Amino acid sequence: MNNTAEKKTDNKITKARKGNLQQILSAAEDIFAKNGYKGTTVSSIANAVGLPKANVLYYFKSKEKLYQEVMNQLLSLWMQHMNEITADSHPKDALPKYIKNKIKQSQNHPNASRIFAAEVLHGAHFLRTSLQQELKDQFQQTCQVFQAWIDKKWIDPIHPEHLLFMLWSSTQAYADHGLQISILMDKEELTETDFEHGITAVTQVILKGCGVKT
Amino acid sequence: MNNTAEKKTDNKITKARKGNLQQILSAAEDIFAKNGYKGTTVSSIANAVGLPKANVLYYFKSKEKLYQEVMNQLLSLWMQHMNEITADSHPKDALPKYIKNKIKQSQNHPNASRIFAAEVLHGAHFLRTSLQQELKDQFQQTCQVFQAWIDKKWIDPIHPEHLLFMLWSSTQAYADHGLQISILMDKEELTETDFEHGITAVTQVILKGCGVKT
DNA sequence: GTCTATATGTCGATAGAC
DNA sequence: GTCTATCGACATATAGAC
Repeated sequence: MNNTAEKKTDNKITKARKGNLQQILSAAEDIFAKNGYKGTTVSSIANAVGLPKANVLYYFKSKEKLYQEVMNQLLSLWMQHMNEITADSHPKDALPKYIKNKIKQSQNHPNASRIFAAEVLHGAHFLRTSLQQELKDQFQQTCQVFQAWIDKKWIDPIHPEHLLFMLWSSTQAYADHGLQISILMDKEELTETDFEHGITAVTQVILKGCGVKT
Repeated sequence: MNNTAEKKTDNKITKARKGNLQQILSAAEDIFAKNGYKGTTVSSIANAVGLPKANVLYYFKSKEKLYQEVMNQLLSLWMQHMNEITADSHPKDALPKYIKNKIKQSQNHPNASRIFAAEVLHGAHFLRTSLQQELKDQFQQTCQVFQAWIDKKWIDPIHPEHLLFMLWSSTQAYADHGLQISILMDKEELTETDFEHGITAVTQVILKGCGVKT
């Protein structure tokens, strides 16, 4: 968000800058998601927005900085649905809502999930700090909610951590394994209906599997 | 003495070759799994087995060929548990067994799962053919078994494809997201007990969630 | 078969004209 | 701020001595 010397709220230059900045970030997001960090070249990003690569490296000092910036933009998006599972919510409402939102996000914004999945696969080099802070807080908080539900006998006793892993993996699969799924189902792309069926199936199994009284 | 062609069952040279071949493949598996295809250098593999990189490229003509070979070795391992779900098996036996085997595989052989996860994330460039053939056959066969179970009222009506995706993602997560999980659970590595708890939780939710009579 | 040295190409990053 | 030209590092792959 900041650069060499950006202090005043001047907006003649800022407008052009912001336009380019956002275009670059958007293209970078797509290409990083598709090819991974090492598999992405700065010039391919530059080509995608019709600029010479020196220009891209002028805005963001390095490839690594650009990558970090992309991840920062995506992190909040990636985590936003978890805090809908609150202590006072009831599993029969909160769980279906979470599953639906998370799968819809896999449908509409697969880049976030894919970039983080690749990060995690390869050691979370650039993401470790965030994982250890924001995400861990959210994680522990959500586990406590699950434990509270168990204590109130709203759901069966299930190891809260593993229940949450199950929720994550089975909803994120629609982004991370989307290509695999579409190949196996013999179609170019998953349709709206496929995602709806996914939501139905996951919700059905999780709700009944947790013993939620409906 | 001999040349590139290898026809006879001579085993003075063959033994050395096989030893090196297997060592290289094994090291390549680890490094590809950790760093991805683009993130892996031939010389890092060569270093891991104490050979000059020219030697590695002598055995396998190119980095890409070596990668393909590694994937071929892992493919059967990756798929081997799916054909335990057969038409005459009962879900109350077959599902727990599958879940247990798949999570144990994530524990003992995470490389296979990780390499394929990265492949799939980045477009399955090298894996497309296999996905479209062997894996798709297995996939469709297993879906038919699920449908048969539904028809016999052994499990609730659930879209078979999505049930299978759920099984895959929630068991593979223990390899693909293993690092993330261990960070969130505040430990260097997942313990035997963690995997046991994972097996318990997933089995419990899936069995009850599918309405399997026990 | 094995290893050293090198050819060839690509990428990230910078220098410097405009 | 923007672009062209180029540098330097490193990666794959090969040539050729042993």
